[in-house]
Amino acid sequence: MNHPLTSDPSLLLEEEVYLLADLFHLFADPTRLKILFSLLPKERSVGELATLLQMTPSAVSHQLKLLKGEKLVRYRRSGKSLIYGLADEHVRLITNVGLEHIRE
Amino acid sequence: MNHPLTSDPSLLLEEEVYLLADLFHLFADPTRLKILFSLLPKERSVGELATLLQMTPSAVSHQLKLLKGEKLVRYRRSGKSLIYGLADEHVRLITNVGLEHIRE
DNA sequence: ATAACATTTGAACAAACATTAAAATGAAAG
DNA sequence: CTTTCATTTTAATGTTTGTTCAAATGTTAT
Repeated sequence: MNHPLTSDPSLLLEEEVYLLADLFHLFADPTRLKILFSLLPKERSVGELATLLQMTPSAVSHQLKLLKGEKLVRYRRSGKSLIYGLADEHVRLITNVGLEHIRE
Repeated sequence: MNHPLTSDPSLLLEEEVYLLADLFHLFADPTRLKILFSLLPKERSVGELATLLQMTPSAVSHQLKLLKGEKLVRYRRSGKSLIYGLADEHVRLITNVGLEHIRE
């Protein structure tokens, strides 16, 4: 492939549709949204997230792995803990438009 | 419920997390993204979308129903056809940030 | 080294989901 | 009013997905 999706010059490649779907998929789950919103004000360890969101560390880790895969979060080590944080401002931008939409 | 998700003043209600997830879920599928991108430049009937995207009218209709439910698209009748279009600018805003992210 | 702690991984299962095909609406035109 | 055309709906199917549990990995401190 590699042809524009439509006949007009909106410049969207077929491949990008799948990348976009994968990206937005991360925002399409309450758990992952809670994780992302929890990281909005500050960095947190996996354990902190688990406690805060009332989930098992395993479940949090599984979701963080997905978020990491799409480069929405990054992490660094501090002692025994891994501290996760948002990778860039895109999470804030996307969720802000989303909130604007649902709040109408 | 109805309490803030976190202890800080980021003002996100538990209920909104589910509304947001439902909203972003619409952007998390290649088919729906293609429909949305097809409607970006101009309105189109169900049949036009089906032809353009190589899908059955039924499949298109199923997805339009979901998009309609979250008020991302609106429609009007023209003869025997129903012409669908984007409801507001949120689709453009959200997909633009998404594209920015995947294009890095 | 070994023990304790934090996180990750893998397998398994139930719930959610997109597509299809066929039947059913519903509006418009004759 | 009847036929035709466009769209919607219903039911069924195969796939994807979030969570759990148990085991494994990797790090720190004794």
